Amino acid sequence: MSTALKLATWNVNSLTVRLPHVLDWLNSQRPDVLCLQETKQEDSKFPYAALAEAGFNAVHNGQKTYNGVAIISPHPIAQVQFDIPGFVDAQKRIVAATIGGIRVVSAYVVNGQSVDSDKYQYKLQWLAALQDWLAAELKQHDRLAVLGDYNIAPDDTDCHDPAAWEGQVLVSPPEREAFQRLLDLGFHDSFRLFNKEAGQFSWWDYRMAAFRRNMGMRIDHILVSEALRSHCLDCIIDKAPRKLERPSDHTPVMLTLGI
DNA sequence: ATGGTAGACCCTCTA
Repeated sequence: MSTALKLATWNVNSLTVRLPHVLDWLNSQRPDVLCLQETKQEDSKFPYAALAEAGFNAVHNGQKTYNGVAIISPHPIAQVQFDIPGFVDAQKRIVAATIGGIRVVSAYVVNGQSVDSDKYQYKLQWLAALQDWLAAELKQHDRLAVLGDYNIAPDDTDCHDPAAWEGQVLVSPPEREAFQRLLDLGFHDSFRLFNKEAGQFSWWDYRMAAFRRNMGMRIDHILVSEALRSHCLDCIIDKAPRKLERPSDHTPVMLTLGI
């Protein structure tokens, strides 16, 4: 007897604007977990009622204008954690919870802007704090999934033009090394368990008709702990929401587990 | 030609 569990992540670039897309997607896909990033709203503006009407519980770690993360589920949401413990951070980028025996993290990694900016240094420091915290989480939670916008394309196959992007933010060696250190904790990049092809992207810039030309990056990831690896049945990028009117620049990534 | 779009929101910042 096994149950399929669907865990997804989506950077919505303003939940205020994207709520109709999110509700449509929840109703059509019926995921067990949806992690959101860039809600860009304070908790008082979060659409708890609209989600409840659709049959979903939610926890939100929000702020005005920037950042903001949420976890949405039809199941009970327990052991909620906001932010990285012990890491002083004014920006709301982490919410974690336990759902159906799985520890779930919704993460919005710092973008970094450019490799010569202060924001890039903050990104590397933030990733180091994330690594330390996830190492501790792994000790407490065998079944751990970390879903979110990592703002890192782990490999050249995850970038539409590696030569043009060489050394730049999202693909620079220090960022990729930080991502590898997360994997070295014992995580697996679930999408790559199933699909090794180049050109599979989760984000396309709004500019230069990038989506139509598939000029994108695979920067949204679902990392799973070793205990979940053998339960992974499928991981897909759902490009449909990116084709809608007024889309987010990111599209959902969804993992199916057989538990 | 160093561009372009989108969101929040007051004008410029972030992505």
